[in-house]
Amino acid sequence: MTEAARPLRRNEIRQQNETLILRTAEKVFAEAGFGGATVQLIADMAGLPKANLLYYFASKEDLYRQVVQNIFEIWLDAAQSMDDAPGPIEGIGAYIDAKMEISRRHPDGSKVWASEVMHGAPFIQDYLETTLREWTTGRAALIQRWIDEGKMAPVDPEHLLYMLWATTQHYADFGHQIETLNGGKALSDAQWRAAKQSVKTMILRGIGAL
Amino acid sequence: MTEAARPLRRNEIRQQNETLILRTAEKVFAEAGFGGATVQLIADMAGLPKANLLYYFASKEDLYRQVVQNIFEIWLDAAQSMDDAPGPIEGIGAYIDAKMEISRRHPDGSKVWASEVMHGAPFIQDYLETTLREWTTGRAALIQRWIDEGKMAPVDPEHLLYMLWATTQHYADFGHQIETLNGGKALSDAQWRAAKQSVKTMILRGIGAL
DNA sequence: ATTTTAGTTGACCGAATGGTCAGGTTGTGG
DNA sequence: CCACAACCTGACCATTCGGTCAACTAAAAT
Repeated sequence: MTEAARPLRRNEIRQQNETLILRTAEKVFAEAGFGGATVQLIADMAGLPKANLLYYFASKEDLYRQVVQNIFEIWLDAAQSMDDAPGPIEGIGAYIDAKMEISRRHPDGSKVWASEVMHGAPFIQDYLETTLREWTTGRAALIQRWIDEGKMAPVDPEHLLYMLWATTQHYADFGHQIETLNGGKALSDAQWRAAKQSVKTMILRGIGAL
Repeated sequence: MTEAARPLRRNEIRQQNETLILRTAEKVFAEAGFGGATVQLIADMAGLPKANLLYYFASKEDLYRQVVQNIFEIWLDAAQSMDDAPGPIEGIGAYIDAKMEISRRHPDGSKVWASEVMHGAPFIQDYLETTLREWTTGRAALIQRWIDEGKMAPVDPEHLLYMLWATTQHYADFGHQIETLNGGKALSDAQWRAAKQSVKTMILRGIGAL
């Protein structure tokens, strides 16, 4: 903290402040929603004057949009873990692992995304209609192929995807509820492992892959 | 609409306005979140002056609290469907049906509840710590009994409950996403039946009850 | 060394916010 | 018919909102 105040180079300053603001904004948006968050609060939490924040981001909406975009990219990265797997045990197993890890490491981003979709996706409707739609139909086809090859039971691929999304994201979006039911304490490492294992076992058995 | 303007009795007026406001508020809170919703907008949507709304409800927070309480009661009612069932197929099957029906009939309430929990349950933390906690431990014990009786596989009851909540509520909370992926159209009756069937089949098989 | 560009910020703005209140209207019990 | 209580609402208020701007400092290019 009390570091020798080495003079910062220009692009260092820019990048440093932008990531600081983005990280802080993610947390505030997650805690209060878009409407409930205020630029002033984000600025205070980041330790910057409001005017400085608005120097880097043109508006509250601009900042919010970038936060959502960030989490969506993380989300899409995890999605790749399902590809080039020989079958559902590896593919869906890896996908569950990846999504559970996101819920653990990026709970705020997950909440922001959930909040955005829940309120009708006013800012990212185009993402849903293009990228997400293509991804979904592609993976549904992959699952259907596994079914045709007799590697799993004939379930509706879309509802399976919904179940995967719902269950894994629940650990982030409803993390506060889970924590409360856990005696007010966040899940421990062992509990996270158990959660992953439970989810994987139930779902993989549910689709007849075990 | 153009009804003979029969003079309304006092308690009729009160009850009529209160339910109108509560229903409208539920929708607005679901669409915008607590922070994003404004008393003015709720009043406009209900066709009442803002001051009149604040005559019936002392504050925005008071109104919000009652909306949350309403959905929580509906939620608890559905929970009873799991009791006095001979085994998991009937008990959990009925619970899934009930929760899916809530997602379909009360999507706004479900969203308000989700939003509240996601933002750290600032208004209903006590519910989580008392009523919800008791309900959860009770049902976990019931599930454990079924396991001990050999009626289902030995899964962690709490994670099963989370999966039930997550999956069923997903159809309400992420209804917009599902609708978008469904070509922009809401799920039809047949699609809702198929959804229920998919969820029940996957989960009941997942816990070794089928 | 000087000009130019990027970063910083206190002061300010119009609009909107949640909430109040005084004074009105309208059912209702006596 | 009257008086009381419940219902209604336009006008108003202090505060906060997102956003602008002019003046300033500091780094980088010439």
